[in-house]
Amino acid sequence: MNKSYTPEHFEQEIYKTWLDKKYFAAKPDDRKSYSMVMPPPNVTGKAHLGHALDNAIQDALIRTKRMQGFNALWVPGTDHAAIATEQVLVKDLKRNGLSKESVGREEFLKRGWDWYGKYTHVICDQFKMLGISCDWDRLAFTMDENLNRAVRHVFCTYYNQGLIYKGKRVVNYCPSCRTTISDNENVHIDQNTYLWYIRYPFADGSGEVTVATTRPETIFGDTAVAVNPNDPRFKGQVGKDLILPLVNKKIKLIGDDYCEIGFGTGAVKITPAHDPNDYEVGMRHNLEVVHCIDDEGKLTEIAGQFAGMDRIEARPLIEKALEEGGYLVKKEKYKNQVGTCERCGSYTEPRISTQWFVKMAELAKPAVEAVKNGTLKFHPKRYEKTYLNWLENIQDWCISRQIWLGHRIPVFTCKHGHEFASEEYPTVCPTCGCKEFTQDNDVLDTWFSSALWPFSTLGYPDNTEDLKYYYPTSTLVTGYDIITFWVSKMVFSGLKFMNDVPFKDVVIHGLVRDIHGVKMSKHLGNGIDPIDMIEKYGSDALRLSLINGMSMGTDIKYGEEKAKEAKIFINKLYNASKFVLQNLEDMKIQDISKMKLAAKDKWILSELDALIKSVTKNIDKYALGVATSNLIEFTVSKFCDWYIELSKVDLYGDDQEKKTKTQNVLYYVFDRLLKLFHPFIPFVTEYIYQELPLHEETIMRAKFPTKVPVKNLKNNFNKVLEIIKAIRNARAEFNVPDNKRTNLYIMIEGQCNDTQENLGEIAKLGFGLSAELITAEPQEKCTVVIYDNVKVYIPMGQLVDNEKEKERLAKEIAALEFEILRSEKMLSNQGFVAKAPAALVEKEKAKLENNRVNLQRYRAELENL
RNA sequence: GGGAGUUUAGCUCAGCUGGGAGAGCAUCUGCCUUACAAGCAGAGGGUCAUAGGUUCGAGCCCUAUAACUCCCACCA
Repeated sequence: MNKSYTPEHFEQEIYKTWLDKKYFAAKPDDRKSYSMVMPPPNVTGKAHLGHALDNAIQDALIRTKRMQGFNALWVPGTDHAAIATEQVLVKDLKRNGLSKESVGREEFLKRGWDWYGKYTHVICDQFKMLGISCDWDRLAFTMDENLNRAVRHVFCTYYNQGLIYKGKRVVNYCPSCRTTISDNENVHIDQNTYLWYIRYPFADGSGEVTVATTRPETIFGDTAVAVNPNDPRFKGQVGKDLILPLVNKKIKLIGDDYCEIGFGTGAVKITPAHDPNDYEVGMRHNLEVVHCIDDEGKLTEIAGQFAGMDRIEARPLIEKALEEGGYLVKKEKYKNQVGTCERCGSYTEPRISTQWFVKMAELAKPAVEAVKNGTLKFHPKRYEKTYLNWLENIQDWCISRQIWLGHRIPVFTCKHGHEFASEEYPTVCPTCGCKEFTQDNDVLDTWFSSALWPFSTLGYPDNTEDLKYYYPTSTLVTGYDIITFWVSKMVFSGLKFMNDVPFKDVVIHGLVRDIHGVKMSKHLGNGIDPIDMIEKYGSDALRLSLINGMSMGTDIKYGEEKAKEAKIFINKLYNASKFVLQNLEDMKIQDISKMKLAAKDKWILSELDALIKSVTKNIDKYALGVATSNLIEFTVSKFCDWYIELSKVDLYGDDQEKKTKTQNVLYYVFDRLLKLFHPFIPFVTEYIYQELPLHEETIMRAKFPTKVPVKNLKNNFNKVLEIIKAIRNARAEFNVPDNKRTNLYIMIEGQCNDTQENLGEIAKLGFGLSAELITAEPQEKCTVVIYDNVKVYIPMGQLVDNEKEKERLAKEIAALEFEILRSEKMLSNQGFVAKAPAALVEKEKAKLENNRVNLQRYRAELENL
């Protein structure tokens, strides 16, 4: 083994072995199954810390379950991320003076596939560096032929059941991406803008109406002005014609409840083509729909002199024109929110267009029910609210996108105008039998295919063995940011097509932010590349740093420092392994349950037993951050600080029997510790495991520890540790340097077996040259520590002077007196004695009694001086 | 506008069914002790955001307030 921890020397090699040996592969058998599907990253993307966290969690779960004997399957895969990829491809074409249209749909798709082929291994290779144990042979892609079949099958089912319809709707449109985007992708941001007050004169010259607007550039699309029909200010005026400024055409003043009487001027300009509310109003009043903004966000012909200008850029010029025409009453500062495109950040435009929709009302119901009746559980539970709130207020799902990459909508129209959906390219029209068709030009929202992920990756629409065995999957791990996008869609899809929830537990983790809590982004340059972290600190360190201390569902503030700290800890574990291995070389393996164990052995074994319990429990409830904290705490504060040091007494002594016993306990504890740690830091645990005197082919397939098979582990060894700590404390108070060792004289009132049997240990850990039992006070000048019935005299020559010792004893006495007072106060509280649990009251009484005795001991000691 | 979360040591965060406030980093002191100086031993450091309430007892439960964060939402 290398002298110090150098993960770069073994991590990738171990991963290769795991892959070669097919340890990650799973297929149905007669064991219980535990399955997960990986949230698919964008196929052309790069791994970021969020992926690292997501995968570290999933890997910890799947590795635990595998070791616990489940048939554990974890399906990896990637998503085609159509819009993002299409943008990149278009940009690429543009650089070469080409466009989508100029190369044609077929050629463009071919380029898409080339692109996917070129990049798909990048993200997978990066995920492999994380050490994750998913079944790579099953690597899925949302555009795989089988997944395409699933998509078409699902689409046609919806279509034939009347759950998919084509409709006119106001949708969000990104003029820069040139496509419709979903409500979820439309990000509202605060904006400092103005409210423009514009005067619309009556056509008959009988005055005017003033409207307030945040979008003066849409004036060209106005086809009415609305007021509330009950607004007294406009009594008798509804129905009259107004002159539309700049355009100089007549529009009507209409009455509609949409206008609130108290708000603004009471009058609203109505632009049905460019505002969802106005569209509704327009429908009610049969208004003309006039488009004044085109696909690229430019003003149309109707804008006259402004035609061809970007709508945002034209705004100040329009303001000027209004002012010059005498139409502008005033403008005042105003704060509102506008929609922006999640991908490119440009302002989105509401737009009337023909789109495909999935009717959600019926589909959502069982998905709501599944959570309400507990079939599907969120961890932490509070995210159920996000999920339910969304599903209970659901709108129909707009599934069409005006791009080329992705799943083309399988709807065909024959030359006689018959429309139908078909899973395969049709040969004859089912209605008229003709053989000429056109296919719908739009493609499906990417979430349409990922909604099917938990069953499409297992072979759907075929009824495969995998589906029967692994569906529903056990756990889904993902971030809270895609609960509505993705989780909810998988649930209603699973319920609809598989008749069962797609997973039983949804584990929601937070987002990884930078150390100041700011979202990591390319733009801000505050991102941390997980691959950099792996190269500098190792994959195990990265994973541990993400999971340790994490509380599920809460954001993580991450700095490089965390990876460094994790590496330092792993180095500690590594060094502990060196110690263990060095001392096991001549070990005779024995069964610890048949040995006569020393007090210290029982102590560490009972600590281990408690650790196994808490780690198992916390993994089961997805509190992985607590599990790792427990593991680290045990390793450092129990195993290394105490047991290793204690073991040296026997390992370096000449009692062969004691030595063998210690070796076996050391081995046993360390072996179980490695196994408990393996799900979190798989590489280093495998590496060390292979060096242990007894080991299986891989730690991955070793049995996850359950219970320490030794009876009567509870003992009082803690008292010895407390005595040692008291000795160390006393020495520190007299500023005795650690390298100055002294004899230790121990006087016991009555009996204390643990102390008597561990004199060597007390000496070794208490900086003693020796520890010996005495019955009379020593002649040398000593400081004395008292722990219950055990007194330890520490001779320190001139370092001890009477005054200082008195001072120290007085301090101890004061502390005890304070404690006694506290207990007395508590016990004299009738409410406490009457209502608190009896055990607690008893404990307090015992404590009081004990402290009183100790107080007497200290007082006597002080008298003595 | 609706909803959720957070607020605990200088920093990053734990804190189980209410029963004497914890860790890591940082700081201070001493030590290169044969696994580890990426270390060991010891120490200091907190009005658990604020104000009320419930309780024998509150970091934890309830109510209000404040600050920050996030999600959802069509108010010109």
